[in-house]
Amino acid sequence: MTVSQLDALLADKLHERGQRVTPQRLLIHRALCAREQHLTAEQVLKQVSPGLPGISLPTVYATLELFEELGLVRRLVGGGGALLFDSRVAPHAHALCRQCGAIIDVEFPGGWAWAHGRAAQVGFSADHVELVLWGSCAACAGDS
Amino acid sequence: MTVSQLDALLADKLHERGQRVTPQRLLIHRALCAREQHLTAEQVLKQVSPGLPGISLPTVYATLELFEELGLVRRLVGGGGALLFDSRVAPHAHALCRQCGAIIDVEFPGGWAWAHGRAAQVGFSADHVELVLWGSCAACAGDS
DNA sequence: ATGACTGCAAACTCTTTGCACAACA
DNA sequence: TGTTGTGCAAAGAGTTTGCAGTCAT
Repeated sequence: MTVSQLDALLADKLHERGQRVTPQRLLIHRALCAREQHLTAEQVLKQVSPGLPGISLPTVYATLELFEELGLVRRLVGGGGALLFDSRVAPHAHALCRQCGAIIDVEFPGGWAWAHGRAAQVGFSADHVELVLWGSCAACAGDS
Repeated sequence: MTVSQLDALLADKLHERGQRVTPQRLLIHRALCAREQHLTAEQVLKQVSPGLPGISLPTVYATLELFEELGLVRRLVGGGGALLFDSRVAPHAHALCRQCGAIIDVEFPGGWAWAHGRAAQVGFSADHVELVLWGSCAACAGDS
């Protein structure tokens, strides 16, 4: 997807909700989509700072929260309890390496239907499933 | 399991590692096992304070970290990013209600072998699987 | 007796809030 | 022009660290 397509996508979603299109929102959105990666708020700030001097951390948080409502990012809790923002909205699991802190995406082709079903059996209506695998990535397991 | 059995279990584990048996450790252990429940550090503190006046939060954290190493509790990250400590070490999923914050245990009888297998395919060696379901509990879904 | 453990206080990280100025529509 | 959004500063929650005194062994 080109940058202008990304911008248009975001602008549409914002207009739908009567919200404004600002350079901060466009740049943060681009930064998130540039690499499909798990970023902390601080990393997002660093990545957009060159193109937007003076941007502040509270704005990054506010924007990421907005994007979450728009369904553009998913928020997840990383190793140290810090928040991570993931532009991959499609369901997938995360493998966290205890040693190096790496986060690896793991696909589960079947989807989470079975998990939703099991939750429904105990009266719980799940709208989101988060699967985290703790352990050692290939590199760290090799070092041991 | 009786209280003295619990105490003996803990004392054994501590002696094995050359660590000391203190009233703080015994009481915190009892509090965790009394109800198989998910407790914050603060809740643990409140629960043991009557029997152990002057006990401090740092001690609770240190003790819970020790227990995690001993395999007596599992640590998980709750809704607000706060840590929760769970004396149920056996694998099970957690359903978190966004509205009331309730945490409900959900059993997945099949186990996580399939998840470990899938991770292994991408070179990741998982030692622990954490499955969290976000949504609404029965009570909150009814209110809506 | 000796070394580990506890309690106190303070620091630290990450996130959120309040308010005045700026800027999108 | 009227809100909405931003930036700054400060507060807030939760967790961790340093150190001196205490206690289990």
